[in-house]
Amino acid sequence: MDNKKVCDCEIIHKDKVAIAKKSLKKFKEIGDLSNFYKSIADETRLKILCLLDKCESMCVCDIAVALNMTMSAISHQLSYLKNNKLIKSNKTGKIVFYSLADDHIRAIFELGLEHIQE
Amino acid sequence: MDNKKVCDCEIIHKDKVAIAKKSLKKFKEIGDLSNFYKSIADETRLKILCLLDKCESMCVCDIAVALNMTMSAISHQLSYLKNNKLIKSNKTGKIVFYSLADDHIRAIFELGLEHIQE
DNA sequence: TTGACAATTGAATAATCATTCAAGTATAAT
DNA sequence: ATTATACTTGAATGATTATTCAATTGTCAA
Repeated sequence: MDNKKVCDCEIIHKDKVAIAKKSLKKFKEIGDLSNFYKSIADETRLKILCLLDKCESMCVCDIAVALNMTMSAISHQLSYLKNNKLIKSNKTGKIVFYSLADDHIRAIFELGLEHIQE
Repeated sequence: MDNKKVCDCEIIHKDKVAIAKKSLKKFKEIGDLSNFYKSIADETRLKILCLLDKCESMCVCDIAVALNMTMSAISHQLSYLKNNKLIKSNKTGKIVFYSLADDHIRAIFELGLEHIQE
């Protein structure tokens, strides 16, 4: 007996299911991809990326003021973004400056905007 | 007294904050954009989109079999994707066929893949 | 109309996650 | 050394959400 009942259907389109399963195997990266999208699927994080896009580099305090949020909340999100390699940091004295990791993100950002605007 | 303490800093880069706030105003759509990313930030939903990309159209049952999940779980995600206009449906008899809403999603999908592969 | 089946729906559960709060570093100035 | 500040960190809280379960709808066949 099977451990989980997925489907009673008699009408299964086997050809399609075969193609489907095959194409899924090709995408081992699909977990990584959804993780990447998760990292830009939050309003605060998206705003931070948007700010860094315009301002080149900003300290934690600047971002907190601009978004009217606590430094702690911002710092948590910044470390999230940094772990996911979307931004990089540069410490000078007491101040830590953050900036976008590369231009790729910028391109994705703008394609997304195009999509929702149409 | 203020309702929430955002920052103690004396060193605020006012020029940058000004630019930052200005650029945020331009992006009223930032909430919509993060919602859009949310819809593709889930592994199951991303797999479904990937399947529909390859197979053109599939019924709920086919998708459930291909992903080894229950029809109910798939159906919930399909209605989510449909509400967010990422897919469309077409009922013929008892069977409901789903397919991608447009090519835009395909482009975003592939740009995302490029990003994580490098 | 009765039964079977593809699919949907709503409530419940469990997991995930953003923010807060209260500490704690690290660096610079006195 | 002591103090102040820019930032970080971990645990707790509250909100969101993916999946399950049970019941229901819509359609076809007998």
